[in-house]
Amino acid sequence: MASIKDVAAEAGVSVATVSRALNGHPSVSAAARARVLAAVETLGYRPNALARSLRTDQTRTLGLVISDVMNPYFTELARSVEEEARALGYSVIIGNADERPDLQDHHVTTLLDRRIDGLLVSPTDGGSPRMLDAARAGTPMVFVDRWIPGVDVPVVRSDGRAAVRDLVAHLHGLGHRRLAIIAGPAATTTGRERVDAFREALAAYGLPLPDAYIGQGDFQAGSGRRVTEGFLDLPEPPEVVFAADNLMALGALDAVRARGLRVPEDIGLAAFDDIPWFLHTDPPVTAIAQPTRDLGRAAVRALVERIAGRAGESVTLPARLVVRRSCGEPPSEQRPPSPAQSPSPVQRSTP
Amino acid sequence: MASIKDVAAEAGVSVATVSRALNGHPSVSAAARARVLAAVETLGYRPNALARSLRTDQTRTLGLVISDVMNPYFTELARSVEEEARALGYSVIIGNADERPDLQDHHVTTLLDRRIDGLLVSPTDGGSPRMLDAARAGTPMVFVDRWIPGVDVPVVRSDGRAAVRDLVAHLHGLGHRRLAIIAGPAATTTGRERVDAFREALAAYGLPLPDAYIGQGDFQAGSGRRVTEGFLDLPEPPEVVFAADNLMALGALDAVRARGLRVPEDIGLAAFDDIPWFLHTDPPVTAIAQPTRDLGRAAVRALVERIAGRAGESVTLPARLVVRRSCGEPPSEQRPPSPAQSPSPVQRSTP
DNA sequence: ATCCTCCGTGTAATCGATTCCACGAGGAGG
DNA sequence: CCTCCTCGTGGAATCGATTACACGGAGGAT
Repeated sequence: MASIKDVAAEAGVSVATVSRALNGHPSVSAAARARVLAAVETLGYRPNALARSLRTDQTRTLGLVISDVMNPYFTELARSVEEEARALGYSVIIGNADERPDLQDHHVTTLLDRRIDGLLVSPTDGGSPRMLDAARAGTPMVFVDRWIPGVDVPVVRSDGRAAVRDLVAHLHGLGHRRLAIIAGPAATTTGRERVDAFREALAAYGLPLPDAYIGQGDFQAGSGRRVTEGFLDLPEPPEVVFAADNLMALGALDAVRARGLRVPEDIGLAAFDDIPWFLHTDPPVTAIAQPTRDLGRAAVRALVERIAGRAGESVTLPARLVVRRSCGEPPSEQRPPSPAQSPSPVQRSTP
Repeated sequence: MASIKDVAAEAGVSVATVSRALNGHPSVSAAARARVLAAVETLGYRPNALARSLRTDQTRTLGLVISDVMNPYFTELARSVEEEARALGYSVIIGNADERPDLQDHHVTTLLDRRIDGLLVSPTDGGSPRMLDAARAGTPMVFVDRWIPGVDVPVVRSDGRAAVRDLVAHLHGLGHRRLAIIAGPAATTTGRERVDAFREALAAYGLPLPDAYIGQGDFQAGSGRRVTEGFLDLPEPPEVVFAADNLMALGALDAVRARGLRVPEDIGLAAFDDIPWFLHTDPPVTAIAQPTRDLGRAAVRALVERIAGRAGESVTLPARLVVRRSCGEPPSEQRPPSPAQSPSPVQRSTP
């Protein structure tokens, strides 16, 4: 592969001139520039990004470590991150942690070894030591979706509290009283938060959330299935199951079907994270939608700010309830009643 | 960030000794090695991958350019590629072409600029010039899923011919005669092949494939919707629509619903590429499943062979039909009848 | 005792870029 | 005509690793 020396030789100038010509430096004569460009063309020269990065100490690359690529929510997030980064002149290297702390650590390490300019993380657990070291050492970093408390890193996420309140109002309005949740891992912020929000919303209606109605999942389909089976085995099974992510909702749907039961007649189902497929399941699933595209964009912008040495602010965007048929009763045009304050806008979707 | 010089100073040895100690070179005394390791520990030293790659001329990184991340098929492919690569000591950088030739070219270029050791591509179109140049110039390269004819690069893909025959047999057995297809872009091999296989299979039953029953799609949901609307507007609409990928099937489902029609009573639906969600749609979708994990693995192995300077062989794995309810009649235990030769094994899945 | 071999180590070249500094030519100003 | 700037350019240092080569000392063979 042709190097800058070859180009210099071909153009009859020094490597310094080639470099200057290619980087738009002003003090290069038009003649020299033209000869360089011609040489580049005939040799098919492309600058070696490794050498350039080594010298300039910047890679114009962002690392993104997500919890699970197979989860459509994260796929969409990754896509929007890459889009925004590209618009800003950055590349993105994606690491898939598969909800495994060891893999998360592996990817953080390789990304850091590559000297990426900044790191976007959706932490799987309390945080890999490598990651915390990097954060302390001043590596530009931003948390997306999930975060680690007590670490001084901007967080870009969406707040589901209002949407969860809307969901509970919707369920209560349909006459449901026994509501259960499939929780995410307690090690993740989203895992804890969604349970808390659910519990609070229930409390506003004077509804309890007994321990038996809190199933411990891990954000994967398999756990959704197992937890739901447990719910169905209860002497008094819940009327509605709320899954804290879309994969567990899928598992729940599996479990319900395997028993020959129907949604929503026999048991209702709702999910956190809305995905295109939920429109086409049987029945369409009521879900809480995050503004995923906006989250990705905001995260990249915050990170690039940090890279530029500026603050890079945390961003919290609201999630919203999308009512479909999986909790009973086809959606009507009236809004669900609310306990005290008026609910945030609810989008209704017709399948 | 600490460099090898700092480690050398801290350990009281030369950089050469540090390098040797860290790379397991035999001729380093135990004492020196211990001092180096201690220095590495106290400084939190990590080798700079850029510098190492620049010197050794290998990045231990593979590039993967896929046509569309939001397509679960490609997501799963990416996941298995990364897994196998990691097992073999390689990292993977994913580029998402979004079915756009310009984006494909962009990613190929950035990956090549980074001096990746090898490139895995699922070409969006006839092939970006940069990619063809690289192939000719000897960059180790392997095509996955789709390929470009006439380029001397191994191809790892799955053959859907037998499965498409099984599908047509299944449909014929159900009494369907008017069968339509939503084709992929003619620029892609998979786009053409699936139509050809479908036409051949129909011919075996003496069924025609009129032009009106061939809708031109682009592997995205939107096109599936548009094409299906066209089919439904026909004076004599097809009895079954076969979508050449899962996203277009989703669009088809949309279009059918929007008309207030039901699947499979009013119109049947089948798809190429099976994905977990197809089990949970209304109704579950009959699909042709590719051995995605195996494809990813085989592709990485072939590429690594090429990188090692060996041949790296092409691999073709069979796809198989998974019968569900979207074409009518709940699956029974008997196999669909076949025209001439016996069909390949058909998996039946109970929702 | 002498010579040779081998082992552990250090010095320095190298990979491909960027960039500081010096230098020569040419034009402007005195 | 001399001096001083400016402009375009080249030489060489530099980034952080790997590795060829040289070298000194220990130990074995003769």
